[in-house]
Amino acid sequence: MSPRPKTLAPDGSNLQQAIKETAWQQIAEFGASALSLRAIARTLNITAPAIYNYYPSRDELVTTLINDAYTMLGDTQRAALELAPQGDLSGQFRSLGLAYRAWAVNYPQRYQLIFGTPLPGYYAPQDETVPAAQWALQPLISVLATLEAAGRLRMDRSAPLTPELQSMLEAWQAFGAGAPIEVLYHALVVWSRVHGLVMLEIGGQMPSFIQDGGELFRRELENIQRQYLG
Amino acid sequence: MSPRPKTLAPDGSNLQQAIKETAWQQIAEFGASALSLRAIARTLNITAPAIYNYYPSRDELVTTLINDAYTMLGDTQRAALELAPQGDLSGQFRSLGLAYRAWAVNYPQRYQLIFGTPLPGYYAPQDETVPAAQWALQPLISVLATLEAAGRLRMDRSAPLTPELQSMLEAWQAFGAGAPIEVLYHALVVWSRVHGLVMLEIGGQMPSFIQDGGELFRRELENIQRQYLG
DNA sequence: TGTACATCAGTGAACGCGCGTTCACTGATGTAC
DNA sequence: TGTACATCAGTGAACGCGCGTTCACTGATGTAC
Repeated sequence: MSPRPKTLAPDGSNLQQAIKETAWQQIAEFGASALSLRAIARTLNITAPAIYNYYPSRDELVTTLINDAYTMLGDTQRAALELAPQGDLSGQFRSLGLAYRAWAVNYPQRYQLIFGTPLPGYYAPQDETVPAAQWALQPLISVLATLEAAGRLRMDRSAPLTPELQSMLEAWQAFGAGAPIEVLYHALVVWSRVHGLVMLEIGGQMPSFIQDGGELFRRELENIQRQYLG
Repeated sequence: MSPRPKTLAPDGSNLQQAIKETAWQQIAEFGASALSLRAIARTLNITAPAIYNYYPSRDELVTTLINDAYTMLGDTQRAALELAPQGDLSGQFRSLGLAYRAWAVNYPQRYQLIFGTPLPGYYAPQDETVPAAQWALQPLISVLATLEAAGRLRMDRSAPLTPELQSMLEAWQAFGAGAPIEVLYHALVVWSRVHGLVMLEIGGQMPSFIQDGGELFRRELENIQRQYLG
């Protein structure tokens, strides 16, 4: 009908990038499950089949997005580490926690894409997402390992590891995580505490009176430090 | 084409109940986002419009399911409380935690329906789901309140509540929760720790080497008790 | 005991929708001579 | 400098699909007389 517009992509040249940006935009606005190739095409003023020049299918696009999200989260964690003073391990730990929540709160839909209910009809290829997830968790493991090496990781307040737990952690350790199993254990536990708070906050599942999830989070982060850091 | 079957509903009489059961069945099998009136009708050997005799729309059915899930979780919590010896507060606390995880692991899709990413295109009516959520959390608050009254809730290990947190908790308290704000705070924190572990486990987001989430959970539950229960 | 009638749960056809994906095509661009 | 040609990103029509919802209907059931 109307003549073809001169520049289709926002940046005028890189449609592949533009598709991804538009996808994120739609995820941010309507949630990951509303993601659709046709909607992306509509926004970009192209036709849906054009997307197939850049992504072989919807699922491939989703996989790319998931990997990117993990990578962004991991990058944010690394950046947070470098932001804290070099030798200040407590500060680094705290910085990691704050950055983790900040990313989740700023990009709740991306966080949900990674950690929320899997997308209907989409099955993540394990071999791609597992290393990406590891990438996001690695900075925490690293800081805890340094703390442990400095004798500042307190394990005396916790119940002893059962043999079953030990062997599971050893398998993880052997496969590439490297750090002592007590460190891996604490990484898992700290992560799950942070994850629990973040999930309830961005999911809107806290009692409605808790208007500022950050307040709650910062206090708990403080308590986590008190508990595990000597 | 073929003649109409004699009995349509499994139980032969209560189609309303059968619709709900089939809905749960489909949620269990394909996840909540795959829920569809037409699929339910197909399974029940009825036509889709027949469902409208019992539920005015898909969203109303979903709301019913969500409320039921909260109720079931709450009922399970209450049952767990009564299962533990009368005066054994630690035992009651532990029983609550174990029952919470057990329900989530047995009905992961129901747990996701309540606490996971909201269904695409569905908006929960706040006035219905909020009391239901409260119902599920109440037993924990109740046990913690009893512990506090007995002087067995340890708060000395935590950082002091900030004024902002205090006023948020007081609002919650005033609105109906009733218990002391320290109790409310601990309920929130304990819940979020349990939620974090459960979410990672049923979401399959733990490192794959942690094959038995129960082991991890039971140890952390033990640690939670050590930390907060005097 | 038998007939006329009201009720109403469930039917079947149809609506408009959006989706992912395929396919033959077109038309602008850049290269080779 | 000008012409013939290959390339290939993007088009537009079409596919089959499943969805929620509407509507006039049917036909079994139970009641009133």
